[in-house]
Amino acid sequence: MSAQDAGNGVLTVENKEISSAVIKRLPRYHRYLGDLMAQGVERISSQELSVRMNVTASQIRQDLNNFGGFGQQGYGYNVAYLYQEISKILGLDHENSMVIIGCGNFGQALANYQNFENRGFVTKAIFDVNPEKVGTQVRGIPVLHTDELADFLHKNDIKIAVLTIPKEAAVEVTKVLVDCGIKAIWNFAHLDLDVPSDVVVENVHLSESLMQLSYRLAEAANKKK
Amino acid sequence: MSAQDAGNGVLTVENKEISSAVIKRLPRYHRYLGDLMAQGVERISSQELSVRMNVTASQIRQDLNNFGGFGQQGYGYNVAYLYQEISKILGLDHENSMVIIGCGNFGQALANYQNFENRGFVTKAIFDVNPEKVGTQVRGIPVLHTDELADFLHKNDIKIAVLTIPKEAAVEVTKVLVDCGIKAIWNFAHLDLDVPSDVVVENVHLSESLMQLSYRLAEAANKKK
DNA sequence: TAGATTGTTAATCGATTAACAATC
DNA sequence: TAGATTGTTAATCGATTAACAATC
Repeated sequence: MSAQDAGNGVLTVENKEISSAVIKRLPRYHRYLGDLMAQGVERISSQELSVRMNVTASQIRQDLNNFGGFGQQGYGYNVAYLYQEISKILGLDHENSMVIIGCGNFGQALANYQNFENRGFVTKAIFDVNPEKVGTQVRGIPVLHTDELADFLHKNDIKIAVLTIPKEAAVEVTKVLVDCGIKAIWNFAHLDLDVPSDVVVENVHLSESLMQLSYRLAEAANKKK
Repeated sequence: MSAQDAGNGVLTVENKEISSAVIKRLPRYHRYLGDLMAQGVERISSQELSVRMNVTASQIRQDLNNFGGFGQQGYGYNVAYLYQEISKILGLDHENSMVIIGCGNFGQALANYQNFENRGFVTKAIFDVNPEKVGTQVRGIPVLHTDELADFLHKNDIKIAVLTIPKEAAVEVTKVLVDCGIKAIWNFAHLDLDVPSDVVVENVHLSESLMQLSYRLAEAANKKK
């Protein structure tokens, strides 16, 4: 099948929807390749990588070939090159400006977390309705009143909105975000957002993650009996 | 196929491994059923639920029947009963005591988050190596030195350890946890933990979640062109 | 009883793994 | 060149959806 340049420097295969199973694995490849680079490893075969990552070599080659041929027969993959290409695919080659809505425990924790910035995810402002928080700063990032959200979004080029507010407030804020043209929402609120099809939502439902752990713990205990 | 009582009051189907795809969906069923209860809905058919949850009715029935027949032909499912049964399956019918290791941004945010307690996830202590934090409290939960972790685990019946420390420290702490008999780890550190097969690990890799969002945002932008 | 809806089997679809020709 | 390893097609496996008999 022919591969073509989509205009952003990333090779994408024509007319082929990438499955979400593949997308979920990309950041993990990125992480392992970053570690390999830090270790000074220059090249790696799908076989070697499969052992480290505990997946099949076949899956690695299949996954990568969704985006183009990054390897070389008889050689394997150049670690730095592959890392760079996956970075591009993941959109880490440009800044992704963010706003955080909700300056509670998680909103503050995310704002304080330096690592996102290293990957180009830069928080420009935090929004909250609490008058005691409005006007303060978190790691130099201003906390504004949620009433100013629409105005701020119109005046600034924001790519990603992070929702760390109670679910009751999330519906209303989501409407504002969509109206202001936000196309990506990182949702920590415990509800499924209703958005137009051109808006992508990535959910982080911590309590659901914890329940899965609890299930598997209980299941393992039952097996023993 | 015959269903039998595994001794914990939860009906489980014999000799059948539940797929992780099913397990991931359980907390969402639980959430929707909780919402329905709050709305005063007494019964619901798989068809009605499928519309609300945006999945197929077939999938709902298949998923539930992994654990037993909770419905009734011609009637549907009793919301309160099904909610209760799924709660049991998820291990929410008993307390799950936790320790949080790492009193940084996320450790504190998780400790401050009241909601986990409502589901039986009770944090008994937080551990950190920072002498300025040791001896303080977060929402009444004591912060102890990580050196005391093994001793604390021996003296208290802790079910779940939450890892919110940098990855460099995570390997060593994980060894201590495993040695002390911890069987469930909720891992926020950016590495894949190496644990015995009887220890379950649930990963929350926030930066990987954010990268998936970034990918999908970039992909949607490419499509438009 | 008749209608509704489950529990469950069968069919379909998609994702993973295996195999191997192409090629560096 | 010969050996290694990719890119890619084919085979397998598992998960989802459809269909319907069982039954409340």
